[in-house]
Amino acid sequence: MESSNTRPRRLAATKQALSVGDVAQRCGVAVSTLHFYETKGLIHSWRNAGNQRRYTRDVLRRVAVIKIAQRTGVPLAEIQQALATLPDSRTPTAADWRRLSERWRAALDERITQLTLLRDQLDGCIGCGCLSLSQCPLRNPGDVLGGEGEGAQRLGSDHVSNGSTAV
Amino acid sequence: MESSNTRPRRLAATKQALSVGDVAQRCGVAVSTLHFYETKGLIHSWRNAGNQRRYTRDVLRRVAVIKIAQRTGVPLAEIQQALATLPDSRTPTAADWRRLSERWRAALDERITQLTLLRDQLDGCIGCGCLSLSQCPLRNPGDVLGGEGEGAQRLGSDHVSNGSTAV
DNA sequence: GCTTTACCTCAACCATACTCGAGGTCTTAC
DNA sequence: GTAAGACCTCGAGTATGGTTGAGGTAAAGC
Repeated sequence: MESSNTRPRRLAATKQALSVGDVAQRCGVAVSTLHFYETKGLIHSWRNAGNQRRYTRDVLRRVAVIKIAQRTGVPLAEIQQALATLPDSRTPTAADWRRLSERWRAALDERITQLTLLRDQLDGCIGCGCLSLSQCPLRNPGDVLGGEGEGAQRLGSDHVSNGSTAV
Repeated sequence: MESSNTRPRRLAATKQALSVGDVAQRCGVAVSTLHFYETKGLIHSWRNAGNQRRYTRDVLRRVAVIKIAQRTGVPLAEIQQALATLPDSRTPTAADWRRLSERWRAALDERITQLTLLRDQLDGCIGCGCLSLSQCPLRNPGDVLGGEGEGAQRLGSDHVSNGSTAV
């Protein structure tokens, strides 16, 4: 743990600028996580005279969005891509954020659809015995394989992304 | 790639026993993956006189089940736990497999529920501005936090498991 | 002014889930 | 019998998403 104090913090210096500790506390993430996000280009900061990171309040929403996107299963690299489309010059508007959410919403829909399909197939198939043969939809998702030799092939190799991976 | 030949294989030796290559081809996984699963206790083999792995046909269903469980987001360690409850002494029955699927079905339901909830909240919240305040359900899932200082805390730290992780 | 707390960098480490390569052995086909 | 191909072990490497610790500096509180 890098700093686990719980008393309310005063804002660093200028009232407007947030220190890394401020951001960590308000967002509920570790300081090391913010450093990490910065190395990945997910958030940005400038330095004060003493080389300490300072953030605008925008970063709070950014981190919130990062965490939400992660919950939907989006990997950090993709979140970074999306965040990179936000304007540097001005504070992002509600419309900017909505654009991101629509993008992830579609991916989330897809994941939900896939999982639901899997659930239905699981109910029908896993205990029934068809798993042992090539026509089972669970073992042969998408019905891609013809008759290659005997037996089933090609179990889903859809890598669930995870770390926060998982389908 | 450890062996990418595509011609149909004859069964190794005794007709009943499968070699690691047989299993890899029939399951659509790499030989190295089977070695890896064995180190994790997910599958088992015995050795022939020349120290090569031999498998019963049960392993085909085991691997199929492993792959399906992974698609539902279950980490290997948990799959191993579940598979360990299967009887060693006899070939697992349909009822044995059904028991496993019921267990994972519940987890899958939960994941679908969570993602659906997230989707609904995403629609309502991300673009609206409430993300910046503490009452947003997306930022404060479960409504756990009272009024701790100012600002929001505790973004979801539900680590989506995965490798094939991800919620 | 002095002490405590926060912050800095950089390298190493953790977990998950595998893959790859080296160096050597076994089996199978001809 | 011999050569090709399959198999063996073990260690290292890949990718994701961080966490931990060492060694040192800055800022804040009294």
